[in-house]
Amino acid sequence: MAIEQTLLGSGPGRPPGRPRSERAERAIIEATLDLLIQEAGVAGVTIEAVAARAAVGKTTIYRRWPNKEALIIDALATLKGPIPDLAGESVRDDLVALARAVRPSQDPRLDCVWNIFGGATKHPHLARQFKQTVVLPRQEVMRAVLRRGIANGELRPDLDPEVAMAIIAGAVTMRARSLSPDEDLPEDFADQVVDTALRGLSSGSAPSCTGP
Amino acid sequence: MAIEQTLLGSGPGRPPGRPRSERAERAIIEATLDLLIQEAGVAGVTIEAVAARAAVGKTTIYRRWPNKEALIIDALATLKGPIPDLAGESVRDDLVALARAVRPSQDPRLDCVWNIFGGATKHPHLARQFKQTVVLPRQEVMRAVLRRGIANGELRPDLDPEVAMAIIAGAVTMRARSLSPDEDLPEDFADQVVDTALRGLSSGSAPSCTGP
DNA sequence: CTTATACGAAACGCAATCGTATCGAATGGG
DNA sequence: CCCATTCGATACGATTGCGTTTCGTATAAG
Repeated sequence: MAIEQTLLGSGPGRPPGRPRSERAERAIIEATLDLLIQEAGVAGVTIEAVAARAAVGKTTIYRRWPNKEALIIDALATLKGPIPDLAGESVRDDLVALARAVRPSQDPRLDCVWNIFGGATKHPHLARQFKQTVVLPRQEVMRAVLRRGIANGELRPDLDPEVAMAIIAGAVTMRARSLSPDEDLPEDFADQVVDTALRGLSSGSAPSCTGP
Repeated sequence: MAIEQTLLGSGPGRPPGRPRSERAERAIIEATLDLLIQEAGVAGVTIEAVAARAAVGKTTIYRRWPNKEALIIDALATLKGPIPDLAGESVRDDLVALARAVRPSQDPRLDCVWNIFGGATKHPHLARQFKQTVVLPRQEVMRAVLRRGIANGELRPDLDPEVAMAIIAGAVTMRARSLSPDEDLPEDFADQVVDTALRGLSSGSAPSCTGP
């Protein structure tokens, strides 16, 4: 093995013997998330596949986690960040940033939403953990943005933030999976969704702009 | 076995021997869909579980379908209908009807979206079949409604139907799974989504008109 | 009654996966 | 050097699922 051992704690409480490889740990988590997406859900994540992909012995996995579910729970916990810094200039820009964060083509690891939510009835622990670490924090941020917009008059006073969140997050998440595997989401899809949602689908007949 | 044999074709082209049980066929399809939802995806659908739930021998399944994937494809095909009759009175009412159809708490069989879409990379056949029989027809209807609205002035002339569809379908689908298993989608959620999307999130003031 | 097929139940061989155990080598502190 | 622990590799028994086959029974046509 290479000489990339990490020292972790050289402090006093350090246990004797060879320290655990931190590289192995990262590789295992990474491999778990990859498999969770590429294979079809929790059932597709086999310990042996994780070990193979992480170039690690099964022993190394079972020394750290008692079973597959615990491993997946820890792997999901690493998806918590990062939530983008919000400029706070306009509600519109913040919403676009959040919509991009919900599904940036950059971080395909979030695609495991489908498999985690799909297996919610079979694996309630995982679904709860995923909601707690991944979904709720993002919802919290978006809710705050919406509230701010309502407070300062940028958004309708009678707007239901829950409905608005479902619209924005749902549109991006759904559209990304309705495509063929080869096509890709247009770069500015998040912008389009937010702008369309803000303006509304209906023609401005009643209040304002009836078009340029 | 009971005396619920179905005759199918007593006509001339009828092959000799005992005819196949139509009841068994229905039960198998039904059991397959149930498992596809309750268990976590395609991997959770085992032939033996299907046989047990349908009260049928494995032989009876393999006589009809060559393997598991073919069975699931046929099972998904039965999800194609019914698409609700559209009153055609107003675009708004039609959209509400469609939003309800995308996820009526009535037909939880559509919940397998999550498992099929999630397994899209692993089972492209199933994803394609599901899109073909279930997703596309509904999209087609909704697209027609949106086009009509654009044509007759009820909707913005510059509205992108694809974005609008993602907003409505995505909001309903997503929100339904973001809930705890015990809570249920409010009866009028589809109405809220459509009304919010039509009016737009932003307050009716000017800024939206400065866009591109 | 004969023939042909479908039925459910059970057992088969095969492969995959689980979680555990054992091995020799590697890597740390004392 | 010595000891404790981890490393990757490999083998293990147990379980599960696949797809096939066999068996005795049931249900049709002629």
